[in-house]
Amino acid sequence: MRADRAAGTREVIMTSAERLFAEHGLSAVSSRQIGEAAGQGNVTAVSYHFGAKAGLVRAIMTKHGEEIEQIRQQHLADVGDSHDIRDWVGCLVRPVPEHLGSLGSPSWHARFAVQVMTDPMMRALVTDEALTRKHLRQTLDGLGRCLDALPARIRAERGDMARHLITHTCAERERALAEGTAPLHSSWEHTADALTDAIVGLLTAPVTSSRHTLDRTGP
Amino acid sequence: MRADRAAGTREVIMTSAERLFAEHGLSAVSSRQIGEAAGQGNVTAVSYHFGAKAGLVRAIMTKHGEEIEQIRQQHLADVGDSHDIRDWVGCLVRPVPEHLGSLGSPSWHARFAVQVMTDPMMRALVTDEALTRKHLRQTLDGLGRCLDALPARIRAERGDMARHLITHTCAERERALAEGTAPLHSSWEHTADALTDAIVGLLTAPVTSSRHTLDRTGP
DNA sequence: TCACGATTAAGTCAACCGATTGAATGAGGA
DNA sequence: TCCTCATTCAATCGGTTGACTTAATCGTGA
Repeated sequence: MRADRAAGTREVIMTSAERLFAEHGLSAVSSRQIGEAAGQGNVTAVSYHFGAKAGLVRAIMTKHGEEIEQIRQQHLADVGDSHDIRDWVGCLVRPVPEHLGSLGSPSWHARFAVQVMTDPMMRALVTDEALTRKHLRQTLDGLGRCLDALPARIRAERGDMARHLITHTCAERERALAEGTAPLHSSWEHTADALTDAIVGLLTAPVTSSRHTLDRTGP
Repeated sequence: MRADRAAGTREVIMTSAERLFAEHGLSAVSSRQIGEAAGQGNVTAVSYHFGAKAGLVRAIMTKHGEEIEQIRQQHLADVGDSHDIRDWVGCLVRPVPEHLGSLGSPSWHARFAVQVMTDPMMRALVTDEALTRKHLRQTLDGLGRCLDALPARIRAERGDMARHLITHTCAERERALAEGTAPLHSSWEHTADALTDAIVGLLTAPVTSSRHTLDRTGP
């Protein structure tokens, strides 16, 4: 039962921290504030359970990352060996808003994730870990197979763009939901659809060879 | 000459601050550090010239915003009353990487702008100001005219997506340039082309009416 | 039963923060 | 010339932070 108590405390700390981080940014929130918000009169709670702020951030991201991976596994099974890029984009996109929807309202994770991805220090920790996720890699492989006509460099660029789009669009939707300024019909399902449409359009857009490049190599 | 001295000091402070903010995030950098990095042995420099950190951030954003607006004015004149969406997207996109290119290397503004846009506090200050820019509004109007077939809500959503895409893609390109990990052919002109292609694709993507929505309103 | 060890609480410490104050500097106008 | 005042510098204040140390709490296994 000692383990239960510790696990409960870890859980409370992670929840409080996620909210505070989402509201104020990573470096604007001290370990003390987190411990206090988590009901731990102690100032060393975060340090004791997570080592430091970085460990806490990593733990939160890992927890959600695993849940998202689980949802993605379902979508992967549904997609099978489809050659329709829309299926694969859905496999990439939908697990995120679906997970956020499962958190109830208000949720904080999307905004928290943006803070993490934007922090010059934490950024590396998370992007590394994301690429170790098996189902995500399978999804990216399947996506790449639908885009083999695209030059590798363009494909990589647009992949990054899609990643940014998912992260920040979900965060803004979450913020709108929390502030009550979201349109009535706004829902996570709609967000998933809108993102899928947009990213399919983005990835399949024709590549125009630039006037600038031609000018520069010209006579 | 007193004005010159003050203007010079303001300039040095803004440059140092932009770099520090881009490297470490807004709330991770204290006014003291900025003053010190700007060669002002004094801890009061930022407070004296800009009131507080928010004033400093606003001053930096305004300075670059005006320069970007000036470039956009040129593009607006070139575009005229075109009905090609690609022209209007270029008018929206190109001023940003062109301005960043004019700053030389390494530049810090794109990464700084990301930090500002993701700070829960500063965010509002900047987005408000951006919408007061005349040429930006004209660009958005022209863009809207090319997309009148699109439902207003979808148009707004995709506009936000385009904004995120520009901001974060430029920041990542800037980071790659600074770290020397950028592909050889990488240049700001290429970034402008890649962004324009992607955003045109994103904005003109077909809207699929979702299965989810239909299910929910069904029998 | 009882000592052990994991967990939580409480207190301390130097370092740093933003803000304020007052003095030193030096260019510009009377 | 000499006063004025924008600018810079130096010192100080209360408050906060992260790291550290010590003590209290309380399941758990011997």
